[in-house]
Amino acid sequence: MSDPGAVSSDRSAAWAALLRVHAALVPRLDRELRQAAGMPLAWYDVLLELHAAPEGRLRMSDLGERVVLSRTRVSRVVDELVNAGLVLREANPRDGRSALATLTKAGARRLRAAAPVYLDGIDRHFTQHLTDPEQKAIARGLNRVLAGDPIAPPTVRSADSPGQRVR
Amino acid sequence: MSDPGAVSSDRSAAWAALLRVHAALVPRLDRELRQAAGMPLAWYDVLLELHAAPEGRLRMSDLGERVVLSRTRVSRVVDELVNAGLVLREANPRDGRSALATLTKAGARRLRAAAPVYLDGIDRHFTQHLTDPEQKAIARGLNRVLAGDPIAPPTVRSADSPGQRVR
DNA sequence: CTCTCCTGGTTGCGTGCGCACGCACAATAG
DNA sequence: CTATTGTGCGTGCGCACGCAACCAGGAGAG
Repeated sequence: MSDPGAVSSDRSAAWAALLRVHAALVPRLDRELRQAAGMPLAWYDVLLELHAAPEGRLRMSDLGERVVLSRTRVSRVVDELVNAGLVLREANPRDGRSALATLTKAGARRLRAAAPVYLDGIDRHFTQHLTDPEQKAIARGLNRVLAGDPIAPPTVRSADSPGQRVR
Repeated sequence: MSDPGAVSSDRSAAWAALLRVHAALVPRLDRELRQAAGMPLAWYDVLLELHAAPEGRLRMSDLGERVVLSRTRVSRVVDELVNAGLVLREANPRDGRSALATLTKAGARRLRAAAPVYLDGIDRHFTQHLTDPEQKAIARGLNRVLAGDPIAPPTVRSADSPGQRVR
């Protein structure tokens, strides 16, 4: 058990690579986006989710769930966006507690201007270096990780072993 | 060009999944590591690289390059580790400018205690949800992204490939 | 030896971020 | 109606992080 190799197995090779790619690319993409589109990545993310929502409108909590930011952070980012005229903060007529964030025309325009910058960046720095099957594998696999599902069961074998089936 | 779909292409599906997985797992693994091993992820990362280095010794800059942290941050993390007795900060006899961080016995012990916690966490939250080929694809693909190489070069044609050589 | 340029490291400072808390409103019970 | 519990948001605070400025030591030219 004093095997030195125990601390650095390549079981974690994929995870290590993910960490490094994230660390390398996120700051770069953020910079490019700020410079070329004048908005930080957090703004883009929020605008994008609002754009995808029906009527460009979403409750704060729902926004927080979809976006990569914490709900707390969302509150502040929406502040900034309201201040920049890209989003409207409205009261929810159905529920006095909740607040609705709505994409403005200007917000949609800014998003549309920023999108090619971001997508191009992703292409140049990320997608371009991957083969098509790799992209599929990454997207499928990571989405399964997100869902917390075990490896694709060929037949639906439901939860009969709730314990950790490690290894 | 004003196609609304342009803002949300699935060209970026793999990238989006990567972002979400990172956002979901890093805090979780960090928490688990803090709770079970009493150290933040940054510590683990530094200890791991030192352990992998010859004699458990590394210059600050070299450490900064291997680790996911900036050199600035490394300096401070090493401070903390020295303070905790897990690392020694020594002068380099060959070069008065550089400082060497060296893993202590206690540091190696702490690392060995923490390793199973971290590796298990990666298994449970990440690897377990991926098939073997997916893991390989992710590791290989992402490492190619890191290297900034274009897709699988059949022949070793290095620097003067006609593709868009960004930067 | 001295002057100048380069390289390695640390530190002051601003920023981004999430947690813990508190307020306001909704929902339900009595 | 009032009382109690739950839910949705916003804010005070502290932490982690990186940039830019700074300081110290080496390398080479003269």
